[in-house]
Amino acid sequence: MKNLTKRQEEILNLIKTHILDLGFPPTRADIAKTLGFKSPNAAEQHLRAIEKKGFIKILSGASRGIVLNDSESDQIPVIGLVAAGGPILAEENIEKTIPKSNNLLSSDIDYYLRVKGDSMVDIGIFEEDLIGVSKSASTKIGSVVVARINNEVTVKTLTEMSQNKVVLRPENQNYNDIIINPKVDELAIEG
Amino acid sequence: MKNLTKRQEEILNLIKTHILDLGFPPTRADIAKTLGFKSPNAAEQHLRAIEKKGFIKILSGASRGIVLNDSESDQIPVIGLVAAGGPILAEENIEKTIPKSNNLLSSDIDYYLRVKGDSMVDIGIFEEDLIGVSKSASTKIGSVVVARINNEVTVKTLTEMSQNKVVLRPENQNYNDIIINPKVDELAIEG
DNA sequence: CAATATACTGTATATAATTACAGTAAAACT
DNA sequence: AGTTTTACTGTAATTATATACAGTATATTG
Repeated sequence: MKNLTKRQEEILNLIKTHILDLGFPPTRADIAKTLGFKSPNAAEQHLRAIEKKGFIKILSGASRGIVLNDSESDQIPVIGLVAAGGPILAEENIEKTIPKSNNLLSSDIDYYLRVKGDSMVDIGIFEEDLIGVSKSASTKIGSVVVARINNEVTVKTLTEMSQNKVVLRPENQNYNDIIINPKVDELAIEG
Repeated sequence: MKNLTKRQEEILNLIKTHILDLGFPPTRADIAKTLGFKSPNAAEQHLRAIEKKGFIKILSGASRGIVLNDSESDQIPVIGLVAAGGPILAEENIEKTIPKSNNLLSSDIDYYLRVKGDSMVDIGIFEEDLIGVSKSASTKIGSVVVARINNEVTVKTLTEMSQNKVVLRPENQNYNDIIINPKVDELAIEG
């Protein structure tokens, strides 16, 4: 599947947003209007280009007949060892992607993280396990969080959190609590 | 919100199916065709009736401008004590409904069950807790299942399952395993 | 028993939308 | 250097769609 140009991506996102907002795809005129085109044909030609690259299907004759070929949205990326610095979800960190399995508690999961080390064995998280991480989940005391402390990513239980003190507890008697004060970036929760 | 007639409900379902299948709502002509109407106006009038009852919104001028007012689909029913016999999700059993909270692991949950008794305290399920139940989840050994044994609904861990023997284990040392052979109806899993 | 709701047929029209044809211009590729 | 791709303007025809108006018939409600 070839890559979209900046403009084409912009249009694809516009289509997705329109569907999310209203429940149906935009017309050529809608696209032209929101992007400032003076001819609906500009949108038409972009749609054809996007279709040729495999991201949508245009149903001929049907108004608003744009069907998303959304293979990606049902795939959840698996992250292995994370490179120092930079955003976790950067493309080079993705080990593979696996389809969302409908039966498991998979939705709301943004990515999977492969566990290194045994600091969480007491609550059932073992080495090589995949844990689902939800970026949107709220960061609560007592919940399991994925935290980045100065370029190192760890999975721990959040036991205390205030203005200048954060305590992360490994769930393994052989390890001690990690106490830091928040000059760190920390990330989302949920095991 | 008034109730829909049989025919109106049929049309609403047709709209939902159309959106699920193609990604956008049907036209009046589409509806007329699939239901065998000889005039698109029949569909139009049904749509107006359904709108008046509050189930959809019709955007005037826009083709396929049918917006679902889908309050129900974002609500998960809470089931209390379940009446003997009959399907669990029968209307009379619904205690209340709560909105799907996006941040929690709520999707794929079909309903909540209020826990009676303390047979599962050892794995963190206490009396009056709400547990999310997914009807579609697969029934695996070791998972927590909701089972109905001759008109009684219980929550247990499924530890063994074969042609003529099913073992359900209460997660509390004070209780013993329940062994049955499947002349019982059993239901879905997931705590 | 009259008024209203349900469930349609049938015709017609204005407008919404797709889509073809004819160009222009700059950037990227071969 | 020539061709293809990207990114548009502009016009216009055809078809798709919404939607008004005029009926018919049966069921439900006040």
